[in-house]
Amino acid sequence: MSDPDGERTPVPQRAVDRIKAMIAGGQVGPGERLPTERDLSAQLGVSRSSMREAIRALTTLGVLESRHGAGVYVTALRPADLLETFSVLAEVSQGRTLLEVLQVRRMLEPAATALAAAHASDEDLDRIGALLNRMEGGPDTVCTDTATADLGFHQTIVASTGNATLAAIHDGLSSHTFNARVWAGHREAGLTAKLREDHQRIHEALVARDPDAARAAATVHVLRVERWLSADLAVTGN
Amino acid sequence: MSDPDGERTPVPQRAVDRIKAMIAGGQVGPGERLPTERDLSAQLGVSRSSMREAIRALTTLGVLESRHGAGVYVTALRPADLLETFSVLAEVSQGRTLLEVLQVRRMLEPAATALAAAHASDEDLDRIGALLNRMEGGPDTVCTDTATADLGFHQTIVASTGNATLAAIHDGLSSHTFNARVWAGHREAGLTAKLREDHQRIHEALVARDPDAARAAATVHVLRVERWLSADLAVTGN
DNA sequence: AGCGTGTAGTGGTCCGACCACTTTTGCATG
DNA sequence: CATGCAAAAGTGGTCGGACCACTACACGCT
Repeated sequence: MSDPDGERTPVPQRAVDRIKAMIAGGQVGPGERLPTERDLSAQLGVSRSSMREAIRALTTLGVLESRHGAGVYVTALRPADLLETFSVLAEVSQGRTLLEVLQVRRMLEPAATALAAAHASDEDLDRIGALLNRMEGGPDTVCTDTATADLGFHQTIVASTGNATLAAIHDGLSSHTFNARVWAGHREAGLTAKLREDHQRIHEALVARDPDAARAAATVHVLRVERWLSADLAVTGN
Repeated sequence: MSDPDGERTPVPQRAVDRIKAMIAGGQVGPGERLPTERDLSAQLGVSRSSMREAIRALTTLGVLESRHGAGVYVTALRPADLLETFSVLAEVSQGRTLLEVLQVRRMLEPAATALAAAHASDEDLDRIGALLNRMEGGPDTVCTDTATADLGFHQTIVASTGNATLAAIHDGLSSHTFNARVWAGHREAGLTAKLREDHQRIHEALVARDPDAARAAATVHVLRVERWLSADLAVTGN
């Protein structure tokens, strides 16, 4: 299967594989520095241009990090590093895909909120409460600010589950632009009050450390957003 | 008002933004062809090398696709295109992160399997059944083959929910290398028979179009894998 | 000993040439 | 006139070298 020659595969791709192998093989660990671009290109027998393309690819994947004048480093390889590219989905998605994203969140968010009810620290709960207050800050609050607080509210909850991978995926699924659009729509539809109730109910369940109540509250919340978006797409013609 | 140019941002990054803007602005739609690398570089006032790095970045993100001798094209921008990079996570993850991945799958897989029980077509069920048989193909079956069939089994189930975004995320969470490792471990632990029961139970629930049974069966399955991995990590010292 | 400054080394950018592949053109053939 | 194949034009792929911008470290000055 491994095709020793493999001359048919593009040069930068081979370089990418070699670097990946270096990391997987433990020759370079997270946070460590790689040989210089010039050394690497000579070592793998490719031009520096191709090597740079390979490095660029691994950089966009969140595996490597280039520091001008210093060198190329392996990232910490934390889930958040590798899933940063994820947000592109929520950014460019439209219509049907947006509904699919929300459907996935409906699977994740209740379970995550329930987990948070069991795992969240007191500091987490404080921060969540603070964000809740910020969302309710009078009717003159700028829409953008409300959306930001909403985003932070849910992200903090998911982060307090202690599962970094889950948090990274969830963050990718709820981009800023996505949430802003939903909030703008909700304001029109006059559902702001309902969402406020949802958030308060979620917060109460977390403070009470009641996983079941938290799961139920989160389910109600996501379902409400999903139903509105579904109706909205039907009108605007997805 | 400070720095209208923004000359401080790296050149390829600026090129990436410009191309993104071209897509977002509708100047080039999904599947359409971009100007040649030479034209683009002249048009944006950057060198062809930098333009190539920008294209390479967008290619790894799944937004663009280069065809040797033909040109550079915008992908269909489907979720599967944009989430292909996702699999890197499951590839390089180790220890703790592996458990986190499994925990996320425990949230997604039951809900997805339940959805599949309601939405799967007869053809889907046939394919799932075929893969189930392939997994049970006698004791002389190569381990790699069993792992592949297992992977296909779950992927086909998730794909039959009709939610392409969900399918793409799930695929990223269950890479081939990851599953192969788990299967190798299971063979040692002699849990193969148990897994077979799990799979059969899931299949039966799908054929019966029973969402609740499907959800329960999937939960049991993922939980079993998760428990084994947890114990294994404790031994090998994560 | 402390602190700038200079210098070597690194990634960043550009250029121009050539190679490999694909598509189109156009000529020769039936 | 239709057909098929070969030549040519166009495109991405790769290479090598040159120079710029930045960082880090060591040297020398105070």
